[in-house]
Amino acid sequence: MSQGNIDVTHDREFLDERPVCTVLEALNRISGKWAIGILLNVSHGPARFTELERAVPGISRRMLTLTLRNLERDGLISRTVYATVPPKVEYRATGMAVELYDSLTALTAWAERHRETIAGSREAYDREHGRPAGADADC
Amino acid sequence: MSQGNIDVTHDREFLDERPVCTVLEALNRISGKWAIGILLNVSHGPARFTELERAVPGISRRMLTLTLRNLERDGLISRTVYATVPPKVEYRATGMAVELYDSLTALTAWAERHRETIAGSREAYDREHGRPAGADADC
DNA sequence: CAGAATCCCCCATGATACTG
DNA sequence: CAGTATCATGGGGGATTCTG
Repeated sequence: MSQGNIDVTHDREFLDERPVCTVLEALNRISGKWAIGILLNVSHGPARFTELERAVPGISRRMLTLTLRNLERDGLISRTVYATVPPKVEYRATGMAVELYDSLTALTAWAERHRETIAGSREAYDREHGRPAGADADC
Repeated sequence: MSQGNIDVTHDREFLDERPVCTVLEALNRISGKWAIGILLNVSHGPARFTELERAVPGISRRMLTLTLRNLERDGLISRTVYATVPPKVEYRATGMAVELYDSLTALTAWAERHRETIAGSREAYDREHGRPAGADADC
């Protein structure tokens, strides 16, 4: 294209619709405060309920259960029950989840590369403006 | 506790703490229903407020403003005001955001690769269990 | 051990209206 | 055009209790 006269409207606002939706789909099933933490843990090998409870600091039993169920429903983890006493349940990452793990690595790298910059940007922003944006203390 | 075995807990639950937190940091600033949509749009070139409002289907003025402010605060977008009449404001992705865009591509690819599988997994899950997990209709 | 069931609160988001 | 100000809400998430 280029030089022509047909170069209408810096061509934006249309090529997004799909990708946005797809990414959103992806994000939706790894959303919530706990899904990622669980996924990362389970990717290292099978884990039991209580192990995960300890491994994901701050999670409640309720949230662990709910998140686990949703991940299972989406096929990101498998759940194996051993009919023993006391009960034993093992959670494993599926192939899909392992691939996702690899993708998350890119995000991790990005976050680490820019951790400082972002913190600085926030400070600067908060210094000149009040502090209207949401306050963050965790992590 | 464990059966007098020395092979303590297939060594898990520790190597996570950091990565989880880092990824969470990353996810936190691209979280919310709208950040991604805005980021993707802005990554194609500078965009004005109203353009974004049209480009991100379903977003409200309020949410557009809030998300824009937060992204600016984190240094992911820049805001340029032109003292003209009527007012003109341009938003651009920073280098950081562009790098993030690349990372999101991995997620997009993942979502597209497994779209079918996930949908199937959900159907199957909902068929044998009731449908306790959150219902989803969007996208 | 691995959950299920309840109650409750808060914050992100939506709807609506006003303005430099 | 590019916002701000207010009010209302819903569901994500926490605390607690009960069970196979």
